[in-house]
Amino acid sequence: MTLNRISKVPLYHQLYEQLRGRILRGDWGPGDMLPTENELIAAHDVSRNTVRQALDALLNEGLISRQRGRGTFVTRPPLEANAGRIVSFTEDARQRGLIPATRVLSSELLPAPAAIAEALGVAPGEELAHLRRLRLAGGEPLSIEDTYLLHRLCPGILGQEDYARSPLREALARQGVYLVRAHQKIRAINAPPDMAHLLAVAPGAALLSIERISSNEQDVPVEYLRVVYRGDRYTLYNELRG
Amino acid sequence: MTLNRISKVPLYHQLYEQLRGRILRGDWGPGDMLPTENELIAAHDVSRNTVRQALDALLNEGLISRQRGRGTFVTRPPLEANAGRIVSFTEDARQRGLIPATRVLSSELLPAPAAIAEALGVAPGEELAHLRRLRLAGGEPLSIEDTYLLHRLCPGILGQEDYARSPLREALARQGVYLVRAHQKIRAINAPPDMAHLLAVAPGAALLSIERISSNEQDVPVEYLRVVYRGDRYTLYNELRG
DNA sequence: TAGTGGTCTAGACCACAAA
DNA sequence: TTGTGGTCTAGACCACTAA
Repeated sequence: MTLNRISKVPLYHQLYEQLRGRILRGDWGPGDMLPTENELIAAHDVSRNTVRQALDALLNEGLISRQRGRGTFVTRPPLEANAGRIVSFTEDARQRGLIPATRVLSSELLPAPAAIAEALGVAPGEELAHLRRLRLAGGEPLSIEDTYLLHRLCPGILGQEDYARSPLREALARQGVYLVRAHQKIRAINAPPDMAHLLAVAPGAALLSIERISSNEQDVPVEYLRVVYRGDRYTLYNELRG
Repeated sequence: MTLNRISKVPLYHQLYEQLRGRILRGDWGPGDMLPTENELIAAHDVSRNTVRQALDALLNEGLISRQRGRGTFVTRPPLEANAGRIVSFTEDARQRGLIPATRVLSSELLPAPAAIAEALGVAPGEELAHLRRLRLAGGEPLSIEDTYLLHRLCPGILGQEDYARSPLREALARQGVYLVRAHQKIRAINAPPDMAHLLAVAPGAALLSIERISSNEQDVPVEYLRVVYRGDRYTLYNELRG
């Protein structure tokens, strides 16, 4: 309940996690008022800046809203924790209450095609690691994922793991590659015959197509991802601000 | 160039706007280093907290990245200003370089259908203002928008304007209704015949469907919006963090 | 009027990167 | 070693809400 002042984890982050936990567990329901800033200062013996830094993070995540003169309140729908975050397929599926599974369709090194090279901002022909996976949820096909990684930043990534079982993300982290920012394009397309076959839908069925470029902490694009989801089985959630 | 200390606009916000402007104008290009915090403190004669508050906003927007020990840098692609923001159709189309146009298909008051009532968190039968519009860009149909508003929060909204010409958003603002937060669900669907006809595509063509619920400053859901876009003419942009 | 969050100051020590 | 951003403190005054 109290903060650990010896830990390397910043105080404001510990406080953020405690408050976040209590909101998500439902200790405070939607519309409830949180302790005032002064109460939090007294309860945890920290400065107001530290308290506000923790609250800023919650505000940013959409979990609370602040109203001058009134107080700080839990927002109406306790929002999906993953909105606006990069989430792995496995994590995503579990949050949706589905049992995830993966089939690796292919795995190879190849020189970057022009379009992908441009998206990643590298020279055409630069060596990429390519992984193609079919994702299933509850035993039924859900999506096809094509991942292209800058191979010089994660050498030997393909041989290291069975990516049907262990997340690619973790293997990258072990090589010191953390994907912290991404931008993506979302489209609706009609399924071409080959994809339709893999996804077990009729040719022409609507698919949600996402192209994502992810960058590491130094802001260098590392991964190009193309996913197509069955339109009848997948919905994307998203938050906006005015 | 200097900050206005008499203005009601907070110093950190003035500083944020100045820096943002210089980034978007290209004074600093992608990868360039911004002035250090100490330089900004000296240049504008403000405290470090104020500088950091301005930089936090830019970080939040994805325009800069900070690296301890190195400095603060403009991120690679100066990202779309609208990503993650609620943008009006008109604004959106203009940013994409298209000439927007609108045709009002219908405009009425009606009791809330069960599904929409639930989405808005009101009793079924509560009076809603419904506006159905066809949006065109460059003369070609692009999307169909169905807007449902809680009528008691914006009485008489339908009679006030010609919503083929003036933005609904502005009319709402004049009634003191500001939509500051929203969440949406994004799907891919096959066009049913009626929509296909309005959008001038073949029945079954892939459409991007968005359902959005927007809330005011008090976190009360005010608007339910359903838009379907032609898949071949519309791409959604989106930013994520790790 | 009392209490809330919004803004701002002027310090401090730290971890990390680069020279 | 120097300079960067990361964290933290202890104050202050303000605008707004609600009683």
